Amino acid sequence: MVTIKAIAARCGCSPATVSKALNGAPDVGRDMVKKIRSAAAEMGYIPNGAARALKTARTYNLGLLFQEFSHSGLAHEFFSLMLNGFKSRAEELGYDISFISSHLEGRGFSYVEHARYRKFDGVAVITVNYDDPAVRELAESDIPTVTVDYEFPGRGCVMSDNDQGVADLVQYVHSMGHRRIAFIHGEQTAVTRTRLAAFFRTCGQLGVPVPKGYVIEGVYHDPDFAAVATERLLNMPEPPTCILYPDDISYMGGLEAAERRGLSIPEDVSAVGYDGIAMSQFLRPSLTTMRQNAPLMGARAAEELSRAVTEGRAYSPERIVIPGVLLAGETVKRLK
Amino acid sequence: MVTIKAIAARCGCSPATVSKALNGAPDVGRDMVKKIRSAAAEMGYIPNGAARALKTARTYNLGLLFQEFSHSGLAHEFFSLMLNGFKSRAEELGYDISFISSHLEGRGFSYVEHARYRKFDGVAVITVNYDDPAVRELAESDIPTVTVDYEFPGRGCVMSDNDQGVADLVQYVHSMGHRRIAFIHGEQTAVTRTRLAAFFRTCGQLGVPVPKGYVIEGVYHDPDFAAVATERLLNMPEPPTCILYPDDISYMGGLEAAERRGLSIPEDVSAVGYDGIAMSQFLRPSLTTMRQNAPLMGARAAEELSRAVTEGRAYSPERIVIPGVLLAGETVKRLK
DNA sequence: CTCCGCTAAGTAAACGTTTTCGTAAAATTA
DNA sequence: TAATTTTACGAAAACGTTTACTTAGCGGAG
Repeated sequence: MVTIKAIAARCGCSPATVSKALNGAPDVGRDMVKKIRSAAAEMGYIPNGAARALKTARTYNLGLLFQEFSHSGLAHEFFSLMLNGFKSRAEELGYDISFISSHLEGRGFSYVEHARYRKFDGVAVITVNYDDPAVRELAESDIPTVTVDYEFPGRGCVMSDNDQGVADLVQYVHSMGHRRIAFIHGEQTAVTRTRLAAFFRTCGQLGVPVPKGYVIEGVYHDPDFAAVATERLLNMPEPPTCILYPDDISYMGGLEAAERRGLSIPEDVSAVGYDGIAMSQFLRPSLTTMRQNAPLMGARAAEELSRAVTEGRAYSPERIVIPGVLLAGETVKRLK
Repeated sequence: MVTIKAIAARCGCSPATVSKALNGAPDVGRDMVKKIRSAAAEMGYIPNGAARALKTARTYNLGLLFQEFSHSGLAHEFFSLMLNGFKSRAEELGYDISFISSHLEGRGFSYVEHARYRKFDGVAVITVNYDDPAVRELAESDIPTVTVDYEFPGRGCVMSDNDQGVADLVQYVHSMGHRRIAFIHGEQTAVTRTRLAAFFRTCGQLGVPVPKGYVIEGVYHDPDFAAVATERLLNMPEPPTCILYPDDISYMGGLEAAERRGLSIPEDVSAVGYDGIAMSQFLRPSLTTMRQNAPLMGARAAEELSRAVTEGRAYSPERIVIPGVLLAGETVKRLK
């Protein structure tokens, strides 16, 4: 392996000078710099990241805690896109990204311990499970941290505008003439709570009543559950004319349930999803849904984290809210 | 930060002994080990990965070259699932994983340079673009490498059984009575070539002629292109009774095109996809397709790479082939 | 002619580990 | 008892950088 020392020998100078030349320090002569730079290039010098990290306590490596979303893991398009956005932007900013796990080298490590072991410059937490003590411990440590869709006091975060998203959806459905609107929502998480609140508030503002049984607690990304819940809604004496699903995948279960009982969407019952995954627009009828701007969320998270890292003590955390966009498909019928 | 030296001071022994005790070296006394271990735990000692890496030239860090698949990036379910499988298994085996990019700390780095800088123990290459010289350079370097869906001489690899996959699909379609089978395939890649060969071979074996124009070179994951290609096929004087699409997403474009001209699937024309993404089974009609076992592919890649890393010179590369499973949906009509 | 300040370089310590080699004491053997 | 092996530990170098501090040389100011 070619080291700084080898270059020094070749150039007849000291390792210190080589280091300085390579890092653009001001106190080394013009021609010496040139000589060293070209020698380094010729010899195929590649700095040793470990040595650098050891000495400088900077790694240019960002940790990413990417926790499984129930069963679907990384496969959920929303998370994949976010990861992609984060990765691209972080790389542009000069950082590597590594996943944080809880086992390393055999030993069982907590997330924070892992992050310290690797000396990550900062950490991004992208998960739904903010109640996990291990996650909290990480987010509340002294390591620069950015979270997505959850806010920790004094830390930066990127939020999808779930509040506005649900409000827009409800308003749209209302504007199409619907007055009996049901809401199947996902497990209790911060996101879910925000959406629920927005649902009730908007219905209230519009004067739309929310009958008992119209709001059902479900589970994200589970078409089977959505099917069951849909059954329940359609069996009511006064069934809803439109059902809001927790996400686009769940909608598929609802669709199935409706068709099983001979109803079709949107003629007999309307429906809307959430997320706006690519597939939603290829369906027939195409799905009315709220597209979350996942790539942008990831990118902004990377930027905020980079800021947290470089600004150090001077860093003042920001709460970044990313709006979604309503994709008006064909699953909501206009009622006269 | 609590170091080995601090523990040594506390335990009245030398740093060497602490290191040995913590790493389970045989030459340190029972009680000394106990004393050191508990001191380390109490003081919240966390080893310094950089120092370790510097000294031992092992990082327990695996590089992952995950190149964008055309526009869809990580968002493609097949790749996401594979990544997920790789990540999980690699973590179980005690490795961290980091993405390899081509810019780091500002400087423009090639993939190999990047891998060397980070001193990855090994590298997994998951991409489609094996013609990229930078990718080849990495795969042909002296760093332990495993590739997916492409084989480099003398290196381990994990292949999806595209040959058998296409053969199964064609045989199935044939068994349903189809004799006019068209094939829209993706861009020229190793995978595509394998699939093409399997298509021609199987048709030959079954005595199914492949008329001029029945095989169309297209593009992966582009429903619009698939729609155009479908038009072209359906406009032929003797149109196919069944169309094979390069993937499930492309199928959606074909479906659209068929419906636009008043044809329905499978009544008027049959279709099959490839990949078996989750959504394919929620569609109505549900899609007949070949499910690739992406999670397993990822996991096996991790295992093979781990083997390459730990066995060193003794490592003998394996070519691992993962079969897919045919999902017989409703998009292929039985012809009498 | 002396002193000062500047530039361009070098010296050496330090970052936190691991590991080779050495050695003193204890245990074993003859 | 003397010789030998075993056991438990320590000293110190090394991994490849960075960086604070020195220093040699040189030009210019007083």
